[in-house]
Amino acid sequence: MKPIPTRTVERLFRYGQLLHAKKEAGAEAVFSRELAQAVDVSPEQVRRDLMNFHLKGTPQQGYPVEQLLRKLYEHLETQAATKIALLGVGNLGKAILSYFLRRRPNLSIVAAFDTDPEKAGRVYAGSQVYHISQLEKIAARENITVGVITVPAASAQQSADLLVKAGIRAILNFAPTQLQLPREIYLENIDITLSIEKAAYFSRKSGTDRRHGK
Amino acid sequence: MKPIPTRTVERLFRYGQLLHAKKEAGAEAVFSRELAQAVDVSPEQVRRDLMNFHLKGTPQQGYPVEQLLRKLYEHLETQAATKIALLGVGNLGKAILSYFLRRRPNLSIVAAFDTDPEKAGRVYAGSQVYHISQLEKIAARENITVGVITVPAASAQQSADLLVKAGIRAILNFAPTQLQLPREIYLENIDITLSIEKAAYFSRKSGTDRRHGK
DNA sequence: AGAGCAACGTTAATTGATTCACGTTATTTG
DNA sequence: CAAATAACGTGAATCAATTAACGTTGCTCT
Ligand SMILES: NC(=O)c1ccc[n+]([C@@H]2O[C@H](COP(=O)([O-])OP(=O)(O)OC[C@H]3O[C@@H](n4cnc5c(N)ncnc54)[C@H](O)[C@@H]3O)[C@@H](O)[C@H]2O)c1
Ligand SMILES: NC(=O)c1ccc[n+]([C@@H]2O[C@H](COP(=O)([O-])OP(=O)(O)OC[C@H]3O[C@@H](n4cnc5c(N)ncnc54)[C@H](O)[C@@H]3O)[C@@H](O)[C@H]2O)c1
Repeated sequence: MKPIPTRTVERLFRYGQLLHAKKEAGAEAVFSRELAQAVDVSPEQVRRDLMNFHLKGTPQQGYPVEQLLRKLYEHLETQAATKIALLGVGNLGKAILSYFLRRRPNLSIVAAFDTDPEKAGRVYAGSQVYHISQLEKIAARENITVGVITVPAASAQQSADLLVKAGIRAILNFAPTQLQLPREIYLENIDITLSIEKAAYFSRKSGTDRRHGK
Repeated sequence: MKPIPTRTVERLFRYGQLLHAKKEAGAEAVFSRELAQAVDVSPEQVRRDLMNFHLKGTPQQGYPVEQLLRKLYEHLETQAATKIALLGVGNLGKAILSYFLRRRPNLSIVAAFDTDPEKAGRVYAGSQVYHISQLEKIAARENITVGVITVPAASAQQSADLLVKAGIRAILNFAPTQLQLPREIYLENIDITLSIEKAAYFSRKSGTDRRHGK
């Protein structure tokens, strides 16, 4: 199977959201136009995206919800749940921990790490917090593949290096720093301050009807 | 002045981060290559971005830090601080409130709102929390132009409508929903779950050296 | 059963962003 | 002082992503 572009993957996940809702509601089929609206793109874009895995829809009903969902998740998810480690149990880290507590069965934050001896050993929001020195051992034992960085910017690179050494394959970085990583590690940055700055900027530029966001 | 593309604006803000650091360190000049590394793009990209506002650099020194910073912020920021309202003082909302407490002088969250009568009237992380019914009044009084949505997904559209009614110009939305808004309102979505899903996805696809994030 | 049509599937055209390539310029060096 | 050089400025080429166009398909209706 040919690799699917990042932007497309993002949309596929978002189609998934609507499809779940549709399925809950008992709908059998869905039109490209509905999917398009839910993700704020054109129906052509949707059809093009779905081409990536040869899904057939019919003109009258659109795409069969059940089958589409199955095919989508066949590509987007593994059988086994993805195991995630979070580094930095501060304000943001705790918010994320509490949110992911049994929200998505296939995505679970199985361990949190911090340098603060006060936090290590305790349980926050249902997650065991370990001292950072335990990372490599636990990552190997639990087969953790994704790391979330919510430490202060000054420690972010160091945390990233530890994650790489521990064998993780992808990093979600909330610190406002550009991490230097081996090219085979997937990196996604979420810079909340930057996003607010952008919003502030465009709030002043009138009439620009741009739509953005990961 | 011609409008600057969104992607470029984002990079400009990030150049700003390095420039601040350079200035602190007492550097007089900076090369496109340095800026490029800090943002993970090519030097050509940097030079092209800076073309947007006719900044002249010299081959030997590069760009004058002081002047570049000034010109950058002339375009990126207003004189007056941007005033921000946050809706939904939950886990995530509180983390953001505490983070923005006098972090950036030009970006301040001046009021927070919630429906929960327990929260309204109290002060969280240095911010006064009001009942949502006060939004329109306070937004007008304080001249708030940006709204941050950290309410549950089910309430997000309703919150967005209130913000628009209150006259804000840009929204930063953390709820996993596609908001329907008038075209003149700038919208930026941050979907943390989606970002984690993407990271999980690409952690399995080997060798893709993609770099992403708002 | 055939006309109408609404939405799909796909190819082609367009748009936009990034990279390439190269001429220009301000030092530094022999 | 001319040659070398290192980085800038920018037009042209490339590349990726989106949009447009259009033939195809499988119902519905008369
Ligand atoms: N909270 C927000 O809304 C917000 C907004 C924008 C950016 N950020 C970024 O997110 C990151 C975290 O923000 P926060 O508000 O949660 O900060 P915080 O100070 O509340 O939490 C940081 C946590 O990381 C721990 N830590 C420090 N060094 C560590 C290390 N080397 N290894 C492991 N743990 C370590 C600290 O003990 C602390 O618990 C920062 O980089 C910040 O810039 C946060
Ligand atoms: N916390 C995270 O890490 C995280 C991760 C991914 C997505 N999100 C999204 O961010 C949003 C907030 O998440 P959270 O974890 O902070 O939730 P939360 O339940 O902790 O907080 C929600 C807050 O919003 C308030 N609220 C509810 N309806 C409201 C309304 N109509 N107007 C104003 N306030 C209202 C509630 O009283 C509560 O204080 C949700 O949409 C969630 O899906 C959060």
